[in-house]
Amino acid sequence: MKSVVPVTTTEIKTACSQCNLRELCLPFGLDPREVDQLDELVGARRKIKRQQHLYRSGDGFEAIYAIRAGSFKTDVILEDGRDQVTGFQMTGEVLGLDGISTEHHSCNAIALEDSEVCVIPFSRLEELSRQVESLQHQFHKIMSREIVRDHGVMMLLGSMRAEERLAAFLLNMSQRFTARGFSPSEFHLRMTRDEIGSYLGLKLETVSRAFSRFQEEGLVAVQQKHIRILDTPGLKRLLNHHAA
Amino acid sequence: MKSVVPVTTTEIKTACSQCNLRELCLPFGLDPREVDQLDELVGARRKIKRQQHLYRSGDGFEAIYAIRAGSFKTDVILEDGRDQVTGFQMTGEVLGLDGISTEHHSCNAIALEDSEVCVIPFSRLEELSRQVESLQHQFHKIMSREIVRDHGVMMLLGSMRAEERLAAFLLNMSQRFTARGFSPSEFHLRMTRDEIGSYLGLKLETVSRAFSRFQEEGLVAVQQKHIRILDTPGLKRLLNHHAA
DNA sequence: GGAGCCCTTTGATCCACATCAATACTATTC
DNA sequence: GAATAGTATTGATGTGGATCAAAGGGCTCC
Repeated sequence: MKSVVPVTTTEIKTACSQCNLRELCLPFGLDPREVDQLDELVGARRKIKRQQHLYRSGDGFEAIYAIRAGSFKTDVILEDGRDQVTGFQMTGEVLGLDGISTEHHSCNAIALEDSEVCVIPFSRLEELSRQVESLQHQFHKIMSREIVRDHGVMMLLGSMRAEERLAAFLLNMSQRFTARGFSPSEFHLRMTRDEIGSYLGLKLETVSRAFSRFQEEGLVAVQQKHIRILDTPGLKRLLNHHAA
Repeated sequence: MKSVVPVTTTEIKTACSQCNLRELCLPFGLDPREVDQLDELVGARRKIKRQQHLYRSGDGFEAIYAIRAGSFKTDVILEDGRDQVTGFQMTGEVLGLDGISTEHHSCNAIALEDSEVCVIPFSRLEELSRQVESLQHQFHKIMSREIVRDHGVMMLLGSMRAEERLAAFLLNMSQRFTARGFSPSEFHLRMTRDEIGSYLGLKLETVSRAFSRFQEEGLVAVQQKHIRILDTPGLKRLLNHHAA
């Protein structure tokens, strides 16, 4: 749509108040005036190219990041080189919360595709959330949600077999795509089999075999990174009826 | 000890300002006047007998809990009965953060021994932390620390072998006992082999065998739940030099 | 302080996933 | 549009920890 309105319009268009992710993100539950206050705080945006780091383990912590476009993975690396993907993040989700505790980041955040984040200086966020109760509460909910999510991953890693883990992963992805207005049953994974494996505590070959098995059983149609879920109840059954 | 002093004295003795756990807990970093404000907020204390629940998954969320005495485990239970211990908590640590996100708890908290917690009504904590910057910041650090800890557990569950997991667990316990003024090398575990196994994603037999192996190799002296660490560097070596 | 029960240890066997290996597919890059 | 590197699939074999089993030890609770 061509427009003769001044440049400021473009800026407003990328502000929280105009962002279509605001129900998933930090502005959730804020009234319009409060969202405007948040807008002032969210200054810079930062573009991150595929495979580049948003931050690295050990980096000083000054800001958290809301994903505006694209997606990321976070991972932890041990001295001996072993690494573990701790999460995949999509638009509207917040990155960097790990840095609050020590003033330094404790994991790496890497873009899975060309992405863009909103930089939210943390001390200013704390300042504003002392004034805006709804912002404070939403921020606490976001942190708590991360803790609950992590517990789910622990359950997955500690008690589930390979196919259950992959089923849980696919259902989780489906649910998150749905929340963003995409198809629940058809989507494109941005991460490799190796990265999925690292997240699920499996080797990439095991992930690949599980995908093949799901395909044989008519649960999903897999074409590389393109996934079509054919039998959601079937996947859910895999999770609940533990056939051990 | 019989006493003729008024009841209030006893109450003050158990207040944050008088609590020897205050450097580990919520009052950390607060000046004396601010700690007094926190004292007013922390009203009730609650005694929990061994094996009893502090809260259950599904319970409504109204408060977080600081452990004054004793210890707890938290676990998540799946519909099919499988469960996973997500953490062990000691004095000065905070329980219940999982409840913020949905207003309902998403895990169970169970006392490993007769214990006592300080009940911190959450809405009042949010209110006070809007006024007291240092309290706000300390609370955020505590939540962030939980997230970082969870990432460590994911690394453990996803990438380590049985003996590495147990070594990491023992070193972590040692460090936490040390922070509480106890011996770094000699302590009493409050949880069973089964609970350790659940936390580490292992069966109790595997935990038992790993303990026996550590004993044979002179790394620790194990007598049921009483542990004496004989070779801390040896345990650390087990972690870093991944002999796969 | 004794009975009963839960917890722990240890051994034998099994199996799910890792590892090793080769091939095929896809996407980039020039 | 051919060359190349990264990614994915599939097969054969190995192994760490699970499972099954049995006995011993130490708490807890009357």
